[in-house]
Amino acid sequence: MSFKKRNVNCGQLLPEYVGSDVILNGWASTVRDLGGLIFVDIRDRYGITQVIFEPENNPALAEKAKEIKSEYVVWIQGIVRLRSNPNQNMATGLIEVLATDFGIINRSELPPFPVEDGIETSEEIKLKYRYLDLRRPELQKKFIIRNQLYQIIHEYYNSNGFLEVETPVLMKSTPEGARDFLVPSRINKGRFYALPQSPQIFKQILMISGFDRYMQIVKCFRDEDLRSDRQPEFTQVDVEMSFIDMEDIIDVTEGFFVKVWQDILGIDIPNPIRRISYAEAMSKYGSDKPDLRFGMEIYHLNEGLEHSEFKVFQDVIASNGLIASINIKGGASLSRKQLDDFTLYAKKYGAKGLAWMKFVDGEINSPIAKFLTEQEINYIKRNNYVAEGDLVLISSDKTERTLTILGALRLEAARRTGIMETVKNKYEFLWVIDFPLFEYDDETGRYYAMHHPFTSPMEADFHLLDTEPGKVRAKAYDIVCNGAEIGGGSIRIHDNKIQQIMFDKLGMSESEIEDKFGFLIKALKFGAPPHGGIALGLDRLVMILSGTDNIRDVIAFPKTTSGLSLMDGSPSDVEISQLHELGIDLLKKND
RNA sequence: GGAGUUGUAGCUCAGUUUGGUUAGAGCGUCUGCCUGUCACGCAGAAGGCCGCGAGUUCGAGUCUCGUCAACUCCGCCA
Repeated sequence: MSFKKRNVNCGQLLPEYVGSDVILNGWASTVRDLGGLIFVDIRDRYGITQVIFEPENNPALAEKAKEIKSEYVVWIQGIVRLRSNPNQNMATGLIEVLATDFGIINRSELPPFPVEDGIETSEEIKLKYRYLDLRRPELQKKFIIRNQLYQIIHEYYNSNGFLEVETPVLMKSTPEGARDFLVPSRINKGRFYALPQSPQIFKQILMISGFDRYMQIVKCFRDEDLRSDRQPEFTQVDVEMSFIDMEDIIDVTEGFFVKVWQDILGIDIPNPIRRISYAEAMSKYGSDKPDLRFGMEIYHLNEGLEHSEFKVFQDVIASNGLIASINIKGGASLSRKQLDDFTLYAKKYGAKGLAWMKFVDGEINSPIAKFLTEQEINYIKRNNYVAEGDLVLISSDKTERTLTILGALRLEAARRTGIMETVKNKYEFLWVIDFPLFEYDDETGRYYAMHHPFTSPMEADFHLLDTEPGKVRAKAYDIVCNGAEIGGGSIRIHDNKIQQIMFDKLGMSESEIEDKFGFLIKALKFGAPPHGGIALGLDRLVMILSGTDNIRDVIAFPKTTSGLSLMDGSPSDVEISQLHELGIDLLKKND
């Protein structure tokens, strides 16, 4: 099928083109046939241009134009002229193209759903016909932002002396942390590669090789359950630097975010970005990635309630737990049903119950008021800065759980009361620092590396390694924006002796270490510079920049919540012969 | 692994609480009319395995059980 190639796109025609003879290529967006006079909007990724067919000008052409239907691919030749009725709502709204010739390049099947901007269909259909969904300008905008971001990343890191190096996608499986995706080896039957959860080990090795400053925009893979902000394959901006300390990484990263927000959104973000410790984040916001666009801090109440007659509080105090609260300003107007919903929500995070206190007309309305003394109630009011009309939610449990519950309720309350809506155009960055090096797992009764086992402990806490490993802080840092973790990193251990101590503490045997990380341990013995780095979540960054709360909007071909790609039908069955070739056909025997 | 929400026309949804004649609307599609629209308008028509499978019942879109899928969340995500 021959067509006349465009000499302009659908977004560029402005009044200065009036009189030009132009050719447009694109999709017919809408066709408005007024009975003779026909308007056709032609769309491509650059914009929409109105084409007009006039019978008095060319009756045969106008008659033929009736064949054009929505989503047909066409070429149109015509003369640019000013519109008699301009449309101020579109960039090209001052002009129109009077058609002198056209051709239908491709007729479209009936689209299974309207692809016009602003019309949302079910996720299932959008993903099955992803190519149609991606025709929507609204979605294309997000990929234009994503592309802008790629350019800034390369420009910024390149100008700061970073080398981009590609690391392997087929690598050794290291079953610590997330589940690996495995790839069978045909040449070495019965053995498997893994897809990288991150290029962590390779970038450390590049430092040992003397690359000094490395970066890569890299796909990472984790075989874990999906969420609205989690896909099994996602993209990181991976960075590593030598002969540096934490401040250098933070500096470089802050410079990056300043530039991104300036270039893409035209917003100056504070530099330096504020920092809070992990302990403070947990204590005040019940989260290691607090959303600081609004207040609603958590208030600790043990002190004033330690002699309470209330059995629930007594038990928590006795077991060294925590009683704490948040104050939902003006929340007293919430209905009993809405309060029950909060309780239900809290239970998802392991709460056994949730106490509430409404303060209306100078009175207290609360199921637990009868168990508390006036003094205790005043204590709660004072510590929550209660004003008339407020609602205080009190949780009491093991310290960590109380904080997690209130942290979750804080966010939920912000969503339900509309606070979240009022802050949606704000950007609050922060560094969370002073992470614990280890976290204790009750189930297995041992310590695990909170970040990963190559994270350096703080020198100041070395002496606690043997006595109180739980209190050792790591040289690790996360960067958080609006309650989303958009990056994290650490200073690595470059001293093999300390690395050995770490493995000891993690209860890993000599052979286990050798088997899993032997090559890194060996490499560290050949002169490792002090080094560290960070990995930034590119998809989540695009989400924030483009104002969506779903990661599927910023990945061209995403998977469903159950890990399926509805468009191409993966994962799919394969031929027995393929399995045989790979030496894994035993798995298929029972089919 | 667990919980919740949803599944009815090509698309978005109503109808399910309280089972009952021929399952509705808007958009889209098709036909006709229409020369300044821009989500054009007007008139008409076609279009349904009520996700799938069992069950209860004289009778199921509606009730029960199972199952599949999408979404959201908990667990999980060093």
